[in-house]
Amino acid sequence: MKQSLQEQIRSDFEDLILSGALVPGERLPIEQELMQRYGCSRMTVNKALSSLATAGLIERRKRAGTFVSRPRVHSMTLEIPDLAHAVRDRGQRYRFIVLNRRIRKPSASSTNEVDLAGNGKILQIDGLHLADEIPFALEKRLISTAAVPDIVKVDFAVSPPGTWLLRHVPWTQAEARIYALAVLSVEAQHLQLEPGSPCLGLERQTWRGGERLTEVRQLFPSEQYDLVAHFGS
Amino acid sequence: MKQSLQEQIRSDFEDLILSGALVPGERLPIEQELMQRYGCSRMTVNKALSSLATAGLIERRKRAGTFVSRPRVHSMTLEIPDLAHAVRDRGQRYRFIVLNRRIRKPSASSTNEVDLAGNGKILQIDGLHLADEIPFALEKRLISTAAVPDIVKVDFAVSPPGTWLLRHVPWTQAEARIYALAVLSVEAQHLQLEPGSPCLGLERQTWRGGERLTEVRQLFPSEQYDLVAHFGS
DNA sequence: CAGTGGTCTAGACCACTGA
DNA sequence: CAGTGGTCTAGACCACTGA
Repeated sequence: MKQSLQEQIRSDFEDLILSGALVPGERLPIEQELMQRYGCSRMTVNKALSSLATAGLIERRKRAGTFVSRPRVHSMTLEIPDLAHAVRDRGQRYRFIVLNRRIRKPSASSTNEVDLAGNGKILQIDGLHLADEIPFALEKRLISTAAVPDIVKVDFAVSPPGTWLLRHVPWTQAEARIYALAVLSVEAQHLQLEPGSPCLGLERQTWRGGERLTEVRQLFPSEQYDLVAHFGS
Repeated sequence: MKQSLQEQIRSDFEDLILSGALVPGERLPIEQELMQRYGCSRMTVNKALSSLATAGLIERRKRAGTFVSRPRVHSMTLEIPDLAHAVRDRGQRYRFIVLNRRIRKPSASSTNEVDLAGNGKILQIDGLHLADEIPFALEKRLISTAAVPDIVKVDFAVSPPGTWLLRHVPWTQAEARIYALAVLSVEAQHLQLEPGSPCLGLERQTWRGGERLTEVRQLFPSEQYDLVAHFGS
């Protein structure tokens, strides 16, 4: 497990910053100084510091120098796995049931749906994700047929919409909202819960370039599914 | 707004991948080929492709070449703001009430608490976050006095524990778990809810180096607070 | 206007690994 | 074992901007 020189330089300064030996606002040595200290070329120093700047630990300003960034936001990485994989990773059998599927015009009263549809229509899929035949998540999804024309030909019994989209349609931008709610009676029935039971709600929208692709709302019965986020290591 | 050559190469391939012109698994030209195509040195090509690899759009394998990645998980950035700031950002008055505060030995039956305490003790703080005097979140926090000795002197009426820690103790690693639950009656009373009401639960642990710093469990009444995650732009 | 980082060149040797 | 990417060198010119 040999570390390259640029990784060495990077991790040296990462350690100094995270340990507090270098405090926010403090200036780092200039590249010339580090070239001498590490006995390497300027390109190597530059790559190391550039990657720290990309990671947000330092800021580089021409003529002024390189500085430790001011305390960063509490931001963590949230991994939202494909549900089919998540279920199979837990050693359970996965199945997706289509409850409702139709292609329709966007509801004119919903600016959200009009935005999503663009010049095309909307494919709406309501479905249920099952783990070992037990309801795992209830999903309502809208897909822009203008942005994803191939979607109308997909057999969702083979590949649920989320899985298919993940594999076939790259997105460049996404937003998610996570909240708790009490299920309504219709939803409760599908999920085999008492009405009013707590559920985790996850709503996501995705874009490719400026174009809306899909939006989805998923309900997970509490105790069935936890989201996990992490930072570091 | 001039674009550097490496940015040009990077964005050319980013566009090809995002538009679907290059599909997952497809091979990209080798660096020699791209040097000729762009009339530049290999280092420039290498930087462009390395940054795409870091971003996860491509994978590079020695001898085999460079390939468009197969997308795996939706990984997004989750921002967990300091609650005092989050409340004030919504234009509401913020207040923190300490419900319980004590320094104690770790419970010997809890390996988790023993791990957290290390050679020291545990400061436990239970408290309530208020927005315009309405309960916003109920918090139970454990802090290692060995890792954060200064914590015992802090007046939490001035600065709630989360805010103080964010400002004074850098962490290098964190894990969070997010779930929905039905509140128990004790908790419901503090939050002015009916027992069994749905709440969003957020549990976090933080480390500095290998050392545990704090762990916290926060309950948010549903409708009171959504977590937001995003990716891109 | 001089110090600093941004970018680039034209080479080089090496590590890895799949044909 | 040969093709590919990983890393590095010792230069260079330039853009930006703060002293």
